[in-house]
This record gives sequence, structure tokens and C-alpha cells, in this order.
Amino acid sequence: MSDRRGPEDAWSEFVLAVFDVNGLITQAGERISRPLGQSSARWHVLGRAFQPQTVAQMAAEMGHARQSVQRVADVLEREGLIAYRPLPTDRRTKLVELTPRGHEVLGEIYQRQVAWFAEIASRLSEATLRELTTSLNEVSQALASSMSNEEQAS
Amino acid sequence: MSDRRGPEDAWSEFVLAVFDVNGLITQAGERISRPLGQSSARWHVLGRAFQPQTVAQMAAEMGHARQSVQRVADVLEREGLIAYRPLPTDRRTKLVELTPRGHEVLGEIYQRQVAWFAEIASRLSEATLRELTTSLNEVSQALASSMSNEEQAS
DNA sequence: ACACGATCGACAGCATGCTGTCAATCGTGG
DNA sequence: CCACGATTGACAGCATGCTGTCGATCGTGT
Repeated sequence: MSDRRGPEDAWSEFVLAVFDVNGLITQAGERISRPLGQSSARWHVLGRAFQPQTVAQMAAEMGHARQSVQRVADVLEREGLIAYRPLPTDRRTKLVELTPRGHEVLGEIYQRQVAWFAEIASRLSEATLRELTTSLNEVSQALASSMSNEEQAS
Repeated sequence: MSDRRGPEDAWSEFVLAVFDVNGLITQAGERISRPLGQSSARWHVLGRAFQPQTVAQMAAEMGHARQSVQRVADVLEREGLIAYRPLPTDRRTKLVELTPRGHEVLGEIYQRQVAWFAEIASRLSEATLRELTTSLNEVSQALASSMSNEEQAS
């Protein structure tokens, strides 16, 4: 309590560890997609477009705001990696789908991602990874439920 | 391979879990500091200023760019939560230190943070948390070393 | 004493994420 | 069949993080 910068408690250390891993993964994502003229965000949208869907659907799945996805998608469309196809059933929205160029780029990124993971896999056992994932999901649930509690209080 | 959106492998699931937890923690950070008119980023800088140091030092510790911290610090200074004190030994830089107002606000945020953690602690065992932290740090190391490998290739 | 590389703050510009608002459209309930 | 709430994309504006460049200053090595 005398020094809140010193993360002496288990929770603070955990938070810092999560920030660390998150930062490194994000950084690796940039590194993987940069040579293809892309970025992590572009890649995520591109990946989603593998199975054609609307921007709103993507945003929901990713847990991001609609507009964040929309802006990225608009750029990808201008670059010719995705195309908007009007939906006959709904005049408001359009399907996002990969163009041939988009397929190419996504494929190359995918190969780089696989190579990267192979590198990682040699240093981490899959069992450890699975345990970690399970535990992290428990933490997520604890966090989510504590957040929804507070929501009621508002 | 036929569908890279389906995270069927352990690594993808892990990455998604990390994104999830990171997002929830960040969100909780905003929630904690918003009622005090602050944000997660402000809070981090404010917390660092508890022990007076320069912007550059803070940035290094946080693993952020100097300018990101600088901009936030400038805002905090305009709000009167921190103050710049010229260093006699180095005319380029100044010490960032908390003003009385800054101390107050940081104290209030700290209390809220403690309350929040108490909420979480009731759902997670400290032992689990420590194990998780240890494993995450291993992953960080694996990531970091794989990244520095690639650096050599450039 | 001085020259050169490192460090620092200032300034500028970009990417990504968020929120709020609006009009068009959809779909449902009356 | 129509009115109203929900959804969607467009537009605008903000916060946070990054990078690159510049001039001032520091410190080291000669």
C-alpha cells in the first residue's frame, strides 16, 4: 500500500503478465502481416471474410464496435482484397467476401502464421497451453460476472 | 486449414483467451477510473508518478513509446494532478510528481481497485493465479526469444 | 576542450478502437 | 397495412498507441 507501483500481490503480477503476453502476441501479429502490406486488424477482418458475412456480424463475433470493423473493411475494399456484395434480402447491408487477391494475401499470411506457431510450439507443450487456456477462461468468467454485477448497481 | 476462422488448435484458442482476459481487464480499468474523471492510461501514469521520475523512465518501465506517456502526462499536468519539476542536473528533462490533488485522485482510484480485486479474489484462488502467472511468463519468454530470432534475420 | 553519439521533449502524422447521431431499412405487433 | 423499435452503414469526433524528425542537451572518449 505504501507503493502501488510495486506489484507485490498475485493479482497485479497476473495482470502484468497478461499485458505482456498480449503485447507480444499483437506485436507478432503485426510482424506477420506487415510484409504483406497488412496489419493485425486487417488480417482479422480478412480472416473473417473467408466465410462471407456482414460487417455487423464480424464485429459481434470479434467483440468490437461495428465502426472499427467497418473502417478497416472499407480500406480493404479500396485495396481490392475484399468486395461488398449486395444482399437481395436486406438493402441496408452487404456481404463481405474475399476477392482472389484477398485469398492470395490471406493465404500468404496464413503460411507465415503457421511457421511462426511452429517456432513457438517447439518451446511450449500443447498440454501446458491447453491448461493455460482453461484457466484463463475461468478468469474471464470471474471478471465478466463481477462486471455484470456492477452493472446492476448503476 | 480449410477454415482459419475456426480456432480448432490449442494455440488459437490460447490467443483468443488472452485477448479476452486482456480486454476485460482493460475494460475494468476504465470502469474503475472513469468515475474519477480518469482513464486506464491516466491512472497508469499517475501511479508511476507516485515515485517521482521522468517521462522517459516511465515509458521504459511500461514498455510504451515515450510520446504516448508524454501526451498523457501533459494532460494530467494541465489538469493539475501532476507537476513537472525541473531537474538541476539535466536541463532537458523534468521530474513528474504528484500534486496534492493527484494524490487524492490516485488514492480514490486505489481504493476502488482494491474493492474490485476483493470481488475477483472471492472467485479465484491465489494459487491458481500464481500458477497462471508463471505459465504466462514462460509463454512471454518463448515469444520474446522467437521474436529476437527473427530480428537477426532482418 | 571538443566532437560525436545518445537521450530527451516538442511537433507532426498515422492506425486502431470507442462513442454518439442520423437516415434508411427491416421486421414485428397491433 | 401501418407504426414503432431494432439494426445497419455513414459521418463526425475522441483517446490511446506508434513512428519519424528536429533541436537542445548530456556524457563519453579522445
